Amino acid sequence: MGDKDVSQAATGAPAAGAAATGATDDADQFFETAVRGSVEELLDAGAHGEIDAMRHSSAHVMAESVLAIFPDAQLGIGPAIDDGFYYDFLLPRPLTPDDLAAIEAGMRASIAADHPFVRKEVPFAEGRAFFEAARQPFKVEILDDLAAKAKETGTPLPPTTTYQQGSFVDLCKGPHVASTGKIGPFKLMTVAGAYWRGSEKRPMLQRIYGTVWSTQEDLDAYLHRLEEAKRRDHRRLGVQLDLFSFHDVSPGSAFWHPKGQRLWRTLEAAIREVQDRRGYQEVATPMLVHKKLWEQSGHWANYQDSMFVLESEGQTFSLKPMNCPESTFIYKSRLRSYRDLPLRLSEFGRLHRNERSGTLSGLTRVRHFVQDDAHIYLRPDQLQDEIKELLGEVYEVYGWFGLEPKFTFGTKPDKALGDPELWEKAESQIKAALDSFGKPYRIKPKDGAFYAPKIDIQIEDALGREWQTATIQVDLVMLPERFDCTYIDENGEAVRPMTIHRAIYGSLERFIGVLIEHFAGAFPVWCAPVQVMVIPIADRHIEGARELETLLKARKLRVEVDASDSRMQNKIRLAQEQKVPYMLVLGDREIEAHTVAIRNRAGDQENGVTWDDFIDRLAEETAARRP
RNA sequence: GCCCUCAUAGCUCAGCUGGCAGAGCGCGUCCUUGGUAAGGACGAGGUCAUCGGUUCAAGUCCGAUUGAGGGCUCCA
Repeated sequence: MGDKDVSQAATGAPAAGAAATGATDDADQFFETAVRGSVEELLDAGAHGEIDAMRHSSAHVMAESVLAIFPDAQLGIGPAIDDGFYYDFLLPRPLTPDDLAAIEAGMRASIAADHPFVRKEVPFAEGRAFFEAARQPFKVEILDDLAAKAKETGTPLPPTTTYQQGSFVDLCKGPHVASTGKIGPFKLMTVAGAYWRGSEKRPMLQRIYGTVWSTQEDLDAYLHRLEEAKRRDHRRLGVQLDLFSFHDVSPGSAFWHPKGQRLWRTLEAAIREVQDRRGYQEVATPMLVHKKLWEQSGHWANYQDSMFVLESEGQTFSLKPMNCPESTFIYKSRLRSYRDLPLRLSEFGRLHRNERSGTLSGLTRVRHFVQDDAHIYLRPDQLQDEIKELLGEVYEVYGWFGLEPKFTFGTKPDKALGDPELWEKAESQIKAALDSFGKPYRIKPKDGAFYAPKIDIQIEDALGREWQTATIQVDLVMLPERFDCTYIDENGEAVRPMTIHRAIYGSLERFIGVLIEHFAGAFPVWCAPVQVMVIPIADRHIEGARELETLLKARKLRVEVDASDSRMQNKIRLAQEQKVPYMLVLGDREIEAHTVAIRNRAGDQENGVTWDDFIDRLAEETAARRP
């Protein structure tokens, strides 16, 4: 399946020759991008605007400084990126933090000198000879690729353009700022390994990341944003809020603590309620499956390396990495009539994918996760209505969190399988559904899966970061054809259904990770693991607190009593740190009158509310799932 | 998987050029029984991730392993 971030959200199918689909990278790239590792990409410094020109210029200045310190350094590429720039170098030794400081100092000197950026165009051969003499083999390789490309297309060799500031010359198509002095406040951030041209068969270079901004305020704001992201990091908050932990006995799989599991169950119950209401039927299929299933689906050939495989009695099994093939066994367990469709089979599938060790990260990149998956078998004439229904479902669910879903329609890729006419029909119906749904959407041409046009759903969190979560894929080939699914139509003939794979949260793990960061741990009242902390002022109030606790629990509200011998102030502080929405203080006055003094986590105060009123209000707020 | 960095108490971290294992929070006991973000005293708690090496001596230096973090790559 296409997008990087979709993988654990998406249901899926084998990517026969997936490498050739030219999959795009991040959900936030909605323009056509150069193919990874191509000459275009290497030369495209991303300098599309003034600030990007400055960022790209910063990369040049950094290369100048690195070269001054390491005269033998070989230069890779140095483009502008979101928030800054990087440059890749082949260096004689690993860089240290001291090196970064020295490189920064060199950059400051170059900026203070205010060298102009001088563009120069020379004939190809001369340019190539220059970089050859400068012992810059990566630059020569780029030029040779350009030459090969020109030969292929029959166009004349392009001239070589270079930019020079001070004594430093770099192969570059620009543009740049006028001079080094125009570079704003910057900071070098980190060093990371990066393969030359993204290929693990090529040398590993050292990539230095930097950030640069027009003004000091912008730089400070950016650094502050990073701090804020760190503060909200779900891995940190997961420990602080006692939601989950990771242990080396099962890398990439979360251990859910009681509070995390409570949150999980609340989210699961909520989507289950929606599914029941919208005509889904929940199923459960085995986790351990014979390899012949994956041979039939095509995954064995393409994704065996990503599956956990085990042997028993001479037979080969694997832990399922996805649910969809198994749903076909339920579909085919009896003859289906056109009257039965759409048949919506939902499943909270526990999946295992053997992600490479270096890629694991918190809840967002795991080896074991649960999808709120569903497979909908339907007649082609039902497609438009069903899609529209699903868009509504996404809207409803995301509304519980105050999230505005963004829809992206990925259309037929070049390598698509299946009948082109079928594709065309499916795409026009999806488009009609999107249009009639009435919310804006984006189209990403050729970004569909090779077996299915799809709608990916992104959300933007409180820090403006975009996440891929839900997905809706119209499967024209994989389940219907490979698993030979049919239904009996009005004429008594067996015909192919279409299938929709969809997940609303996507992976529960990942979704919870996103929620933690979006809300900085302060979950909406309806799903907060602890909704109410009852705080007796003195020991003599504990009994009353327990009574109130019982009443709240009777309404299935999530409550705890802080019966420790701490002072009330400390109990409030701890509840506040746990981001508990409501703190109910109980002292003599309250016990006597059966009221509570309510303090919410924003610090607002409301005294003298009766127990019954509070319970009714909380029950209503919970049922409404207000964000 | 690859490159770099990291791993010390439940948590956050200090521990310099090798020389007796530390702090705050949390936890336990006791005192305190309180009115909206930390009351006090005492105490328990560590095979310094694991394995090996150098050394009179290793938390500290070297190597390997495991895990984590930042990237690269991959992602049905």
